[in-house]
Amino acid sequence: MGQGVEWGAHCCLLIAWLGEEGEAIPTAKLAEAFDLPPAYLNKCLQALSRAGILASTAGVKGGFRLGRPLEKITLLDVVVAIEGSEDAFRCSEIRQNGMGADRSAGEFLRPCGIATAMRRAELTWRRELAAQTLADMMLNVPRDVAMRAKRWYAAVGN
Amino acid sequence: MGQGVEWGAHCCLLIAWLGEEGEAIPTAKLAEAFDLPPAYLNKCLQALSRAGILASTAGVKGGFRLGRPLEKITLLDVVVAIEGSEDAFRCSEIRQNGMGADRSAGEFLRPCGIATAMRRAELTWRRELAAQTLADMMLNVPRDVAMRAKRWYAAVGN
DNA sequence: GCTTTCTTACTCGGATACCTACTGTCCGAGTGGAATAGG
DNA sequence: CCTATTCCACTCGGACAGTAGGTATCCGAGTAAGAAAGC
Repeated sequence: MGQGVEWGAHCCLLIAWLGEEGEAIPTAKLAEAFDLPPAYLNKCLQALSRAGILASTAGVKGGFRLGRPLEKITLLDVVVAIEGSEDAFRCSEIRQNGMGADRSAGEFLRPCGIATAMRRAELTWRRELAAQTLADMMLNVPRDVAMRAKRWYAAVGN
Repeated sequence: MGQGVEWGAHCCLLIAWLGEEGEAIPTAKLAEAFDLPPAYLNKCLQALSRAGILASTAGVKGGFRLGRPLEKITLLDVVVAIEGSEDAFRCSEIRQNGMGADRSAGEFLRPCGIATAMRRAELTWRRELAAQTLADMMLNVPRDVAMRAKRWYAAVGN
């Protein structure tokens, strides 16, 4: 899995802290906050924007703000927005090649047990991620960390 | 996830069908059975062999046989053997960079909520895969498919 | 006929290229604010 | 003083390279079967 997921999730939290008044946070400031490559981080935030998780504003005083409240953003949303919605395990039906090529197609109507088990495992993974919202992530963070982030943002300039 | 997992799992099942007498199945036959690139398939089977899932024999009439009974091979074993045991999501602790670089290290002793949630989701995924053995995969396959595989193997010549 | 040796074909195993996709960078289009000139 | 206009710095957005890891291939080391020769 790519780094963009971690970057995106942390940036959403930071945007929530810094943008409580509805102000937009530019990519440059987020990149500086976490010491990340600004242009590539922007690419990840674009993906979150396309998914509706973030909303982008151009021009001076522009940047990114939350597209919907933190309680309605699950970790699965972030993962899907950046990594795509396709399953990690993709069954290419090799049982239908070679030895089984001349078999009647009706025999392969239902997917093989391996693909089924893999898919079931991934569904539990997705369900677990969908049960965790970014608001839950906030709860596990000490109160003063958010305060210090706001102070840092005020000190670093507009 | 790479294709090797699917290849490895299907090959283990085929090896179990064709090698009931303890005979070893060479890579070439397995590759022919599923129409896969023989050399690369061999590389995947090597990984399974290193993990103890398969046992390799060199020379004439050599090949691969099961390293332990199917009941003791879980899907997680196959995945770990081929893909490695590292988690898909790796936390690089970006919260400690930039803005939080000059923070006292004691504050970051416990992992952040995002990494924790991701790890929990992956653990459920692993648990689900560890609960499914290759023997369970066999049960969901029609009896005559295995028989036809044995007939094919006998017909294609040793 | 049995045993030993030798040959030989066959198999795995790791070292070597290729190619997709994640990572990283750059520059242009567009926007909103602020300064400015006019009323 | 208020308003409309112009300008401009700033931001996002997509198009363009670099690189690591999965994919694919080839050739050599080793082995066990089978043939052949000797007893």
